[in-house]
Amino acid sequence: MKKLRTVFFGTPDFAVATLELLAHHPCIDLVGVVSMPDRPAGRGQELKSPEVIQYARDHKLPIIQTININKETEALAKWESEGVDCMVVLAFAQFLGERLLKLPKLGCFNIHTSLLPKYRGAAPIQYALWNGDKETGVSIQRMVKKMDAGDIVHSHPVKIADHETGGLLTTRLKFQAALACNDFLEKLLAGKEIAQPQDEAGVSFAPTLKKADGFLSFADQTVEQITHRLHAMDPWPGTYCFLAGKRLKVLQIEKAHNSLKPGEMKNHQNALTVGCMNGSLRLSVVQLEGKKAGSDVELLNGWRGDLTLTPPPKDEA
RNA sequence: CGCGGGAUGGAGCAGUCUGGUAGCUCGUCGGGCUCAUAACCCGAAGGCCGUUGGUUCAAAUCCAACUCCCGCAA
Repeated sequence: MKKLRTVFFGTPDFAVATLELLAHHPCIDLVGVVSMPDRPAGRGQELKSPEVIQYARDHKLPIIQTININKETEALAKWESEGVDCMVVLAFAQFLGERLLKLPKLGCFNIHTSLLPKYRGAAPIQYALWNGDKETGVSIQRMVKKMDAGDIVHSHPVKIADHETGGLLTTRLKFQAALACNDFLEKLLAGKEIAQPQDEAGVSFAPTLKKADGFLSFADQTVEQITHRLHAMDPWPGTYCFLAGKRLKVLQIEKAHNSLKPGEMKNHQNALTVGCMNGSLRLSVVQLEGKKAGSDVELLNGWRGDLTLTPPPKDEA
């Protein structure tokens, strides 16, 4: 059987499982792996390659790193002259222009981790958790110019567990994405894929999360809203509030039963409790800036001042 | 050299500016009170104050270098 000449676009660790599947697929010939440039990362700001590039390098796959693939005219021309059958895009963080979209014979396919048309955009996994959804999934769509708006060619639902965090769901979907890709490839290779237009009425968006999305405003949120947000933002961007002007990461919470005014914080029987709109929560595992994470008991053992929640500093909107 | 916080009995912290007996809240162990207790009372054990060097009669504290941990940022 003739192999499909395929180009893969992706950047973070999330895309590696699917890349690995493609790299080992007997009917796929990877003729290119495209990713973002190396960037400074972590304390010390050392340059770090995207995980996709690390994998591609280790497996001697042809690599292109660029800030904008649409301007890599040399590569585009090469693909045009040599021929490309399909393109697979997953967590790439760039748009594909007209020239690229029209390039491959079979089309450009984007693997998206929501049940489209819900949650178009960069952070569908987190939004599903944030909204307390019971189900999400993997969709594969035939790419068009408009973001995540193409016809759906494969859909793969995934149940969300009760206390699932962003980290766990991301890991699960990373593998589900690879499996879905495999299932779709079978359909594509057999020429049996069916394209289903998206229902415009059901469209919603999941824009890139900002650090500030992790700020917990207890005073005007319900216990459920805070809980969902905590799960969604774990482990990134993480949830936090400010205790007497110092950043306090909130890592785990549980329901509390003392009555507090919304936004009020109190040491209740050696537990750090805070009032929300419709009840109270215990911040059971927290981390003060510059300190290690620990239980609220540990924080309270050493805490000298008042327990006062403060608004974010000015430079943080 | 991106910005910043930190290292003190098992845990979380104070003490460092203004060198001079190692302190707080817990935990652990023993005893007491109690129908009982994660509650309360009494008592005890447990620290070469991150490392190395310097200053000094004297360093947790001042100076220098180093190691490790963490927050921001990306």
